[in-house]
Amino acid sequence: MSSSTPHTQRDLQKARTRRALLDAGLALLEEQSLSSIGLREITRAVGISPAAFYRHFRDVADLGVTLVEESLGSLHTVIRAGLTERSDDGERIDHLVGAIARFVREHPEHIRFVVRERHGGVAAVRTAIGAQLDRFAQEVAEVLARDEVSRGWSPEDLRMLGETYVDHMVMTASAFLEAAQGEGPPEHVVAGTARRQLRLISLGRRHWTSDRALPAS
Amino acid sequence: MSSSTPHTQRDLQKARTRRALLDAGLALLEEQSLSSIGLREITRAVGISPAAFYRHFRDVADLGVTLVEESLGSLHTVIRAGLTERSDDGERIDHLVGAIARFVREHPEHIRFVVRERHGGVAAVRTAIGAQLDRFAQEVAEVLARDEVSRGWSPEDLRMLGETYVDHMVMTASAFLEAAQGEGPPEHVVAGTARRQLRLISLGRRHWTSDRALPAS
DNA sequence: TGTACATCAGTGAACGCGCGTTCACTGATGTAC
DNA sequence: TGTACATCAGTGAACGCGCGTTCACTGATGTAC
Repeated sequence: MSSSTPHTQRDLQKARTRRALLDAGLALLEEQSLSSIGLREITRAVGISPAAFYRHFRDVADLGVTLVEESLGSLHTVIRAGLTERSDDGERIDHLVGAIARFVREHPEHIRFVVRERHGGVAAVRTAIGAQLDRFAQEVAEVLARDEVSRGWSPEDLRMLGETYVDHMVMTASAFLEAAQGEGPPEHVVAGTARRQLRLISLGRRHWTSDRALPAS
Repeated sequence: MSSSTPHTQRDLQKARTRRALLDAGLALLEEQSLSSIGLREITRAVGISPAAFYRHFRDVADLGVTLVEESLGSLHTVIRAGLTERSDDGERIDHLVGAIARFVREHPEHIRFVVRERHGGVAAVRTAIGAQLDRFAQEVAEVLARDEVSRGWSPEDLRMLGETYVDHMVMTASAFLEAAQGEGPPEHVVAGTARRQLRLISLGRRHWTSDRALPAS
């Protein structure tokens, strides 16, 4: 009853505290990884007693899994938007790279979290992220399958293409994030590389032939 | 004097303990991330007192930076070997994917470490890994520049291509590792996807034109 | 070869500290009548 | 509307524990003569 839509003041207050815990956790992840964040560290940031944490989550890993849904949910929106985009190849690439850059500027903590914990030390979180990115790849593959260029592509080929796009998006987002904190190449270089890579993929896609082993020539 | 080649029994014993600490650290990283590994945890695994740790490393992050050099050093060997490979495109791809699979089978801990800490919670380690992968990308770019297909490519285009190959290699190695521990798709599927992706890149490369904005057609 | 002194990797005890978890509790909010 | 009871998010004290770091030390190994 208290989980979905809060109807009483009590439920509302509980939801607020829960939000504060999630936000504090996400904020702490900017400078360390999930497995090294302490429960007391989170409650201290929120301003409640350590014991109160257990009213909301079983442990820190549990909070982490919730953060996965939130972070990738927001990324999902960008993907959907990017997929429905209708224009010629060059423009589509520019728009996509721009959308990623904007997303990173607006939700840096979400990208940081996903990239850091995708291969991190907490198994439950790793699994949750992997499952979501898989779903994204499948979704992208399904949309790309509708293009004329995809005529004759095998399901495996399409699946590969979807994965390639999703992986590229995550990598690019990560590079933009590093640029924003001055750790890697500057934003315009990251954008340039991302556009070149998308062009490379696009060209490969256009000249694809589904038969794996071509007759000896 | 004691750091490079040990000449006395004392130096030899010290080198052995140091090795044991590095190995123990790497082994512990299989199930957690660097920032959550304890100094006492490592010395316990080796069988020495916690205080002895300080005879070899300043702290756990320092040990981590040393592990970066070792892990990526061993990967560097594979890259060099893959680059000098001379044969037609299809065979080259098969050989490269096979080499990555073999490397992961032989050094799973190295790949685990690099992938997990590449975006992990310890800044010094992150920086060290990033710098090494950058060097790899540059090296790959330089070798690829010598191919006939690369005629007319701008330095930025070549650099992008090098990065793409290195990133793909790390991603593929990571996927093989997950396959080995039954976390993701099985090995033959990972290999299939990796080959398809390399073919996609290869096709894109063959049809590349350096001019970014083509005249309106 | 033998002796006297120097080096230094590893010891073990001690320290102060913050951790995760438990528990009985409080008091504001919600509900039934 | 008013009253009596139930609920339950958050409290604060307590616990046992393992942590990183320091220190004076030991005793095997190395060096100088």
